[in-house]
Amino acid sequence: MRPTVHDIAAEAGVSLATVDRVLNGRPGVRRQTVSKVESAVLRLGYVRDVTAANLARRRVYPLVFIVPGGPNSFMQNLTAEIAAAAQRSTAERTSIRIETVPPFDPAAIAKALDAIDPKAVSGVALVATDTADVTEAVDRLIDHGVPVATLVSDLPGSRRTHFCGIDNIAAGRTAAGLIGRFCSGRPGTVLVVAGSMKLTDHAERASGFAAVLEAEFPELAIAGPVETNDDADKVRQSVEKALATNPEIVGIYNLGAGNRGLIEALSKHRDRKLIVVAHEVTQHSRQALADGVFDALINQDCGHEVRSAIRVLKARADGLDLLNAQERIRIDVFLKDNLP
Amino acid sequence: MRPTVHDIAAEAGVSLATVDRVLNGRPGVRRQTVSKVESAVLRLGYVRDVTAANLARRRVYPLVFIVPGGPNSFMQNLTAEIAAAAQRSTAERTSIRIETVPPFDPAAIAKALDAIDPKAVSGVALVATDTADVTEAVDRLIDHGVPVATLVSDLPGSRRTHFCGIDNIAAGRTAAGLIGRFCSGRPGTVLVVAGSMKLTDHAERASGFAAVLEAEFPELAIAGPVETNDDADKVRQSVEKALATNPEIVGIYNLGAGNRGLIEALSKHRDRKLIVVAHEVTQHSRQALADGVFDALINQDCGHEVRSAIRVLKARADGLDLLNAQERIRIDVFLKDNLP
DNA sequence: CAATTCTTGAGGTACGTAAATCAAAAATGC
DNA sequence: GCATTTTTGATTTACGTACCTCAAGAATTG
Repeated sequence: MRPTVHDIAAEAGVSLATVDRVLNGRPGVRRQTVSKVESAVLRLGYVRDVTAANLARRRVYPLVFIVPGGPNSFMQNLTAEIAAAAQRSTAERTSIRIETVPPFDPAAIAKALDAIDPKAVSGVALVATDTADVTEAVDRLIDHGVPVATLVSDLPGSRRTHFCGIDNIAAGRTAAGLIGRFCSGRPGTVLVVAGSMKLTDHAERASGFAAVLEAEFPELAIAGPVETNDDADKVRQSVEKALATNPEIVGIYNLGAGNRGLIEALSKHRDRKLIVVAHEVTQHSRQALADGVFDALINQDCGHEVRSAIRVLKARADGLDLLNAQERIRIDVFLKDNLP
Repeated sequence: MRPTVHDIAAEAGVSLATVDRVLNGRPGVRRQTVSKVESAVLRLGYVRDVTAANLARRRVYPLVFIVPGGPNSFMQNLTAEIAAAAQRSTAERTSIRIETVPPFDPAAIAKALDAIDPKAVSGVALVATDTADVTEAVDRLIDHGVPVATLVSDLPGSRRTHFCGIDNIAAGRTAAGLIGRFCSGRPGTVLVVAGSMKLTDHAERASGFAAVLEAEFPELAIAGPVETNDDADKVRQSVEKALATNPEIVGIYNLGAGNRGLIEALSKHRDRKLIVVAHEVTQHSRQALADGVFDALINQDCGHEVRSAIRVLKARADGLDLLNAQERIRIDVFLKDNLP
């Protein structure tokens, strides 16, 4: 049987109340006594029963999720997953508030972060833009003791607790490997389409992509990245323009959203046999893959990301460490053949 | 606040003891009273607090994992993950026993299953061979009320509770898509190497692979599958023989283990520019991918599989339903460019 | 050395559920 | 209508921890 607080008290030769004071960092215990208890904890290998503790504490974890609104299917999907997690909130002792902010609006994110009462919340998750105001607002929350997780797109300059998302450099490298091999030696140019290089995930994908393409496929040049703010119309226009003016283009890597626009642009150029790799399985992109318009899709499971964020924030709120392997978000690679 | 048993008692106009009898299926309650309680549960939306219940019950979950021994790196890795989970057992209220059986020995698996005392165990996970004796032994356990999860390789003819593993048909299809595209139109034959077609995972990969290759890449024929019992030496011999006698071979799909043997065989044929896809990232296969000997690796995260099995078995032991999306085991596709 | 502050012990209640006991009430059989 | 069985209620203890109060003891200050 695992040891309890009672065993610790007996082992340390102190009372239950003292053990409690030490374990919960309450004041009024001498240094000596603290170390007596701590060594008893080590000797017996005591670990607090978190479920019992939470029961006694009537612990709930109020969490805030800050996500961009707008027509982006992926973000809508993400929001739906957060809402689904909120539905399960009773069983998980969480109470989740979703805050939607305008897309590509760093000031709005910073404002939403600053509006959070650190005392009323046990964790915050956000889809960040990599800008100074957001970074500072995140660090302010961290300073107030609130764990903050970045979701989907990281904030490397900040002191955020954890990043819940895929390895975007690896994603870009994967895209390059696939496009490079699918082009099978044919020389030409690959057009890179991005939402915004202010998004860390987009910037990382672009850099991973460029690194592999340069190193492994010197016959392929890169055009872009063109920035579209994840707007489907802008994606369509950019791609149409590039295809019209640059006959060298043999492939396209859309590392951002707006696949609908990409598909529309491609519909007029089916004869060019372009190799196309994009991100995220949505209604449109799935169809494009099935139709052979896209050659591969790189996907992240936002349900997993949301659940991971919740686990991470809860663990950090309790000061526990987590099982890193479990929190690694995997990259799905879909070809038309293995679409689920 | 979520309702408690006390609220149910008040709502139904019965005592706490009666509520307890109903909720835990204890006898001595009239039909009428049962339904009074049940409707109160529905009205208030009561859900049992599992953590409190487990605390009160002093519940532990004794689990048995049956895995094949032998030199197979993947299985060793799997065993290590189970052992790691066993280390965390106190926090998860599990008590895990690992039982190693000789590889490719259905009778040994069946014997291990039959040796399990259904009353002393709350769940069993096993890496199954798809044979009648194992299927029957699994069904016997199910009949005794013990949840059984298949790990890595499924047992479709049985009444097993859950399969914790990847979609192996999709894995085979992915391999075919990659090999087909990487061959870029060049006609020839793809050699398929398997461990044993008695393993459902191997059989499913082979069938998924064949389906896509036939439908999408008619220029590629299939040789095999040759069965090697996952023995590296046998893999080496089979591949060497095939390469020596069949000049048409342009690609190899090793859907089983024994990558070391495959690598040895390939080392003598680096000039043939074969497209090679294999399964599982291990020390050897990772090196082969980095060296360009392999072109892609399809991987399953056995840590995730083990953790999923534990969640599933615990949930079933408590009669809870689980979050299916969370239990989907993803397929990792690794190129040399995105090796973690 | 007295007054004060700091430290510790003892004990209780609570969280939501499980499980048990025993007595009282209700239903049933004859 | 009485004896018998079945059903129900009331109450208690427990799980492991948190958190509170009160009093007593120890250490520190002037």
